Amino acid sequence: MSTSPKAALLEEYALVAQALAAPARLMILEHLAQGESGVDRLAAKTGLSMANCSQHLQQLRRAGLVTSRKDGKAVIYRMTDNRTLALMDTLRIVAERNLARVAVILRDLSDGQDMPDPVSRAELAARLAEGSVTVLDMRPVDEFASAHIPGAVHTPMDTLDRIAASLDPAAEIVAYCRGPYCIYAHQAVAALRRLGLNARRLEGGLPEWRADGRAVATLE
Amino acid sequence: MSTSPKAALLEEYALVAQALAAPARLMILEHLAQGESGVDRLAAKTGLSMANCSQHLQQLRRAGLVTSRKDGKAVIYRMTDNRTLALMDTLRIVAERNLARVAVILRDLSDGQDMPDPVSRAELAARLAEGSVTVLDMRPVDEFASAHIPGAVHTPMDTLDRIAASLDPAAEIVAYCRGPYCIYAHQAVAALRRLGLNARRLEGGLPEWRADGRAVATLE
DNA sequence: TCTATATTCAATAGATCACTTGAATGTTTA
DNA sequence: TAAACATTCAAGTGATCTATTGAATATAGA
Repeated sequence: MSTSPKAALLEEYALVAQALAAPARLMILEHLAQGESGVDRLAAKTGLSMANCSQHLQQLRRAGLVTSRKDGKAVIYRMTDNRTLALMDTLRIVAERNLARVAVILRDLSDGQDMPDPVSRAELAARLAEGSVTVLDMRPVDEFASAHIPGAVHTPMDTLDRIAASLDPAAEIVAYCRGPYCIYAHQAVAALRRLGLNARRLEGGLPEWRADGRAVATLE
Repeated sequence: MSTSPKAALLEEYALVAQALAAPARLMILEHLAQGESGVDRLAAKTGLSMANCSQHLQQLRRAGLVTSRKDGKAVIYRMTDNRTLALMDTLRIVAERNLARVAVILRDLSDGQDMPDPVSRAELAARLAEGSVTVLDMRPVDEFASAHIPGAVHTPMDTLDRIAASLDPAAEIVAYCRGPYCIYAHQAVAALRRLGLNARRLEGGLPEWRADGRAVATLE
């Protein structure tokens, strides 16, 4: 006599939630959303030790959120599908709307300035088509190289001031980064607006852009 | 020097996921989706002890998924909003698509029979309007009494055989229960189809029906 | 075959979690 | 004011989780 089917189902659902219930694993998922990756690269990106990162990845795999394949001596992990992206996004939305602490952190990120609503991906696509917008990609160079929004200017945080100086004050600027869990775009927009520039944040990041089926460019 | 804003945000998101990461709390949320409720009723419905249930509820409140108010000597808890419903539904969908064990449990529930796709709520509403469908509500009597789909026949599991005998074999039958986490409708449809009746399951349950803004009836 | 590399396993310590028990709090009713 | 009630708090136990360490496995290339 095993457990009831109801209890068994709830345990499985809880297992999936459990997989999302550690900051380290959310971080890993954010990076996997950029594209598949081996363990050591993920460990380096997230700052976790190899063994720890490997164990988190196995927990994510047990919950069905990622899958893996072997490639030579490397094991390449990838997100199972972008339903996981939807799950993470709903998680974020619930946290933002229901937890005062989250609202405070987000407000602090913009240094008390009023921030305009983010630009939808559809709107950005339309503006790009008519060439009426400057797009800034705030991610590290390797992520920019592997995929970015066509025409985007690579602007890692440490180059922001320099690039900001070269921007036309009248231009409309849209900044994006890894996605809704990434704060680079928030910080960039806050900094640019403090300089008097007309900057807004893209809704979502590159993974969401790609999930919409929109074109991306790569370097080389 | 506190933690970085990024880490702080991830911790908050993880806190929300954490709240969903225990079967007991998912069970509580399923009941709260039916409507607000005091601690002792929830404890009775879920089979948890009062103290344990109270502690789970406080954890859900810390994660922003439920809110509470005092009513006399009772504390009434309710879901904060139906974004939580969306979160739970995405959780279930990811589990169903990615975890083989979940698929097995669901298949066992239907006893190996091929089950038809569930009926969408819009389709049921249309059929109801033209009177061409029999709707069965599989939930306990108190939940049926507090809200049900207008015209639904109250059919708790222990009365299913008796009521099935009275149904026209040519009739189209739709069964529903608490929602996607509840298995009564699955079991009922499997039993009815084994008897040769033309039964299907409603997509979602009463909370989803109500979240769509559709009318519900109450007893007395 | 030997060696270097990428990843996983196994064992462990400390932290956190779920649940129980019994006492404490606050509210209504007698 | 006292008694009854609904809920929460506090403390304790066993189980589970996270991260660390060092060893084990598997593969590629010399």
